[in-house]
Amino acid sequence: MTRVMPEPDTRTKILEAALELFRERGFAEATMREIASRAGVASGLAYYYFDSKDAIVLAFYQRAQEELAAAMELAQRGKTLTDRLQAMIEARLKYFEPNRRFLGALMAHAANPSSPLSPFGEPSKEIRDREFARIQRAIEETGTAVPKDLAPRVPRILWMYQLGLLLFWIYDPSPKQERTRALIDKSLGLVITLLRLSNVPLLRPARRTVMDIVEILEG
Amino acid sequence: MTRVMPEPDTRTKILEAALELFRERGFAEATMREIASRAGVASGLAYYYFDSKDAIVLAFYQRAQEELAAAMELAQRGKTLTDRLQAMIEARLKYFEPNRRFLGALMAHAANPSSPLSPFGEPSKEIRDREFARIQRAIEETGTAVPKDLAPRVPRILWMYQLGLLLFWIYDPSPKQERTRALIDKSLGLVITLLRLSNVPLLRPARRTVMDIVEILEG
DNA sequence: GTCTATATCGGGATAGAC
DNA sequence: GTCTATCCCGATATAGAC
Repeated sequence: MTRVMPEPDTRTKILEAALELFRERGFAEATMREIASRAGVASGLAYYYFDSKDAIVLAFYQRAQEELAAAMELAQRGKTLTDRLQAMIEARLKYFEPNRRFLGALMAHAANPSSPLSPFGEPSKEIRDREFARIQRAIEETGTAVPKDLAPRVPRILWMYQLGLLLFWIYDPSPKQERTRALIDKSLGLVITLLRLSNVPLLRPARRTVMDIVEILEG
Repeated sequence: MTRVMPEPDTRTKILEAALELFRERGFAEATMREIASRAGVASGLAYYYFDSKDAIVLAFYQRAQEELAAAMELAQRGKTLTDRLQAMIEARLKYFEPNRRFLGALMAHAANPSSPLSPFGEPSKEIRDREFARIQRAIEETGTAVPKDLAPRVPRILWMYQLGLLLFWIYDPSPKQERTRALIDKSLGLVITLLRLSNVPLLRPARRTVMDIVEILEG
């Protein structure tokens, strides 16, 4: 029953050492020299595998997507759209939990869309598209009724919503991030309600406007 | 008619030199040595007046508030709440226009609530409170009807809305930031519409939820 | 208190030898 | 792919002129 761990390659060793140090002392405080040293390699070598310190975080972010894929698949078993969205959000928070604190440092760069760390930028486009597709699938499989004209925008809207929650969670100072939990509870219901209400005649003009706005946001 | 410019003090000279360089080559690329050199002082002196490169940006941010106060006062002449909000937003964008590009670098740190540059943090509380008050005054003076229970939250909601627009503008890649203009046009109407609609019986539950959410966001 | 000059350090990033 | 040496820059510290 003893599983033989395969020797991790150098790149992975460096990545892991970096994450350890980020957790222990924060992103800014961890130095590349330390990272290399803990990985047992020369400091220059870290730059052979990663273009920059930021790039290490990007690699972590990308690996996270792969490792999260399974949990996301599980989330697709929910009956309602609400169930699925909630499961997706919870899965993400649970996965990032050990690194929550240093994710804050990450967000500093993420605000800039031209940064490789930005969720809106070109480098993360693939990841983003997969997330859109996942949400789209959840909408279809749960048979959620969405106004036809609004339909193409909805995945992006919900994706932005999820991103907002993640951002709030990262900086949530409350114990065990309970405020984030409350926020999810309250807001998820509201979002779904609004989605359903968007067919009501009274809200038609507002809905059109929302569509225009999302279109502008998309560029 | 020749106006004699008073010789700017050293601190101002350094601040101005820094802003020039930030504009020309970006925040990260401008070095403290260069800043000091352009200001015609020894590099050490820059650190005598500013604790760090970041601190220069903070000083700029604070000066901006003072210089913007007059324009904000002018915005209070609008008849409707929409007029006033629009004027406030436009005034801010116009003022920051020359420095728009390097404001991006600023936002990088602003994302972190514990940073002195964060609009949510303690150091900027005074500025923030003045902005709340300004919005509150605009609501009252224009006689805008707001549901009683929602009323205390509205200034903060509108403040967040303005902040979102500013953020979008900073990173707006469209020529002359025309997308931001379109976004303002569309969204401002929507926000005001929703505010008015919030009295409609159908939307009562949604309104309660929104209130709960804003309460959570406020902490 | 204001300013220059200079030395030093720590850390991200790069070049080039092997 | 790996290492060593080096560069650049932000930041700190200090000594001293005015």
